[in-house]
Amino acid sequence: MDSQENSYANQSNFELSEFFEFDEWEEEDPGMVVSDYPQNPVYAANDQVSYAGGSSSHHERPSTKDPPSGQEEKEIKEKVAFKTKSEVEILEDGFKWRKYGKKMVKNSPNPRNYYRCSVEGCPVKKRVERDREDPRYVITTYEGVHTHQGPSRF
DNA sequence: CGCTTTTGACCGGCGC
DNA sequence: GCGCCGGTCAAAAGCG
Repeated sequence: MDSQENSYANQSNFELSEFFEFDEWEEEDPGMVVSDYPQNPVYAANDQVSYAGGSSSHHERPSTKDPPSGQEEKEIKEKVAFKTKSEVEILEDGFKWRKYGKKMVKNSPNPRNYYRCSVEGCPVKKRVERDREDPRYVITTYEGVHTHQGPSRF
């Protein structure tokens, strides 16, 4: 009776290249409004892990909709997924994000939040979702790279 | 006042 | 061809 539910891996598209598990983030409480952001691993990862679905590099989009003329210019989108143990999904990474959508995925009893960089010219998108089997864990997926300099890394 | 946030609706793509 | 899912945008409201 289920056509898609049985395939939990149906979304295999989600190639978590770097599946980080930060369970030693200490028991930071929701009220963690510190002004000094610790060396967020995201920074390092965003700098090191640069690639999305390139590992296999053989599946790519089956669309094959190659533009009739001139295509290239295909900026690879970086996809980095992070699993962080946190009660708040709003993991302050130092950038300003603007929520632009909330959707409920069937594979998860929890809704998925879509964030986008408030800075114009920043094609960076952030996807935040709670773990389906570990609600105390938050999966943050970053897509793209910040083109504008750090927010106020100071 | 500006900006952010929230919900709904809409669209595209893929699958069968 | 239709259905399903995911994803995005739009408008409006609220808040600082």
